[in-house]
Amino acid sequence: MARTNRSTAPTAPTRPARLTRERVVAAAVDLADAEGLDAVSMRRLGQELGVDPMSIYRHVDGKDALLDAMTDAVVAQIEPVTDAGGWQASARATMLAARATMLRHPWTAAVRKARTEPTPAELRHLDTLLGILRDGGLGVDLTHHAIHALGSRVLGFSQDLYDDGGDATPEEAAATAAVLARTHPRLAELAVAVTHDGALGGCDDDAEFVFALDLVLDGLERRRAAEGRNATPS
Amino acid sequence: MARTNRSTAPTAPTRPARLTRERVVAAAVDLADAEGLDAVSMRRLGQELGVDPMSIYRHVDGKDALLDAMTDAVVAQIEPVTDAGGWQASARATMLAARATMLRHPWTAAVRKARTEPTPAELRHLDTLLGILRDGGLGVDLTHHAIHALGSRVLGFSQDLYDDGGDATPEEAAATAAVLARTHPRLAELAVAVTHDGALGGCDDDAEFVFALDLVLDGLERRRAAEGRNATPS
DNA sequence: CGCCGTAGACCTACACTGTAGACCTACGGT
DNA sequence: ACCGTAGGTCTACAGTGTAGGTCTACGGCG
Repeated sequence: MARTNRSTAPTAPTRPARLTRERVVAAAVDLADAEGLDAVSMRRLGQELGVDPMSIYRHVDGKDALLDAMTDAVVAQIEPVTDAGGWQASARATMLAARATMLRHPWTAAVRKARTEPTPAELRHLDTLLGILRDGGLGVDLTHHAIHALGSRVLGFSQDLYDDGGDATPEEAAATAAVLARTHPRLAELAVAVTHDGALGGCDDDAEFVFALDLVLDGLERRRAAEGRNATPS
Repeated sequence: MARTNRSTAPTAPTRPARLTRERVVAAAVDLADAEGLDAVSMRRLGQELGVDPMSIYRHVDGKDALLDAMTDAVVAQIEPVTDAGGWQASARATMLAARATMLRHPWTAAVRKARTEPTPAELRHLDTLLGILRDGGLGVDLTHHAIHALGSRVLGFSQDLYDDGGDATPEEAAATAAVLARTHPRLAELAVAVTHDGALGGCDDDAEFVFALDLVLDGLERRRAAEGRNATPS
């Protein structure tokens, strides 16, 4: 940004590259992408940057701040959609865009659990989504409810109970189902139905995400229509 | 259980109380309740039990297993409701019961984020809920969708984006809202409406939970009715 | 009655974490 | 030409989970 003098430029050749906040955050994101969040320790990150671990603290104050900066960088990549035709379509597209971004950086979910304060990029994202809902005719209160009902789906997370991947072969699934059948008949029934790749096509996480999303959006639209009739413009 | 001889019983008076898996787990739960999950370290837990930290490993294999056992103990406390009249009412009551239990042990949310495998008590809880849905007339596929759509609400968690407590006085909230107004108008609008304790009565977490819950349940009921018409008995 | 196997409690030590504080160097502005 | 300071380095500390070895005392068996 404020590069004063370019003629001398002795820093560039001698030092590999001056440490920057962006370089630190980018390296941390890359590391988390490549080897998971647990691999991101200060020592390891310093090693990755070819720098003493403590140097990082000159650009980021503490590990928690680093994690915040990491998620912020990821959330900033989301490109919201505001002109999809209808508020439901726009909201849907925006949240699917968020999901696509988050799926490229799965560790963000784990980071977000720990933090409670929103980052700037999250605020920006949330604000545009709120705009979509309000412009779609939802009242302030209903919009507020909507955010709660959508929950972490706003940022593309599918808050599943468990990631029901696992069981590779249908045979294995059948075996576990047989065990379950005695004590947990309903679970067994469902396990069989899911792995039998029936109408659902296995257990498609994307499909489940849009199902739940549309379910909530439809419900909100119905509430909106009802709200219009009661005519309560606060 | 298999107490062989009661006449001698030298263990009871000499040693304060023999270490048991239940005693370990109970102490860990109490500690987490009292001082938060971070306070639960092996050394601290040992201190709490008046025992060497390493002794714990004789009854629980590893910290992760301990955390699992802790959540399992909590989930086991949930008392599901299956006879509330109508599947929606039963499902609602069951999930509210789960929420009530979890609110008494807030740390369970943080523990569950890390783990991916369900514990026995969770399986039992999930199975009874599945029973409610299936007995209510939902098909297997729709039931599966339902679990995904309900997500962690099944266990009483309200997967909120942020816990929007904070801002004590309305004045403070107004101040922050004024700052937000320039860059994030929609957010500011909502912040004002929420803290102004309008029709919502502040931001009642319980109210938001049941709103979202009913929204999903209503949507599922509509899908169920539509499913009945199409008549696809798998 | 005496022995031994073993279960359970204890202790030490290791590899790891985040980070406070001192040091040291080299650049930029006056 | 000088000094202030920003930025990189090093050491050290208080934690963490836990592997491995040691000690003690009980219950079963000859």
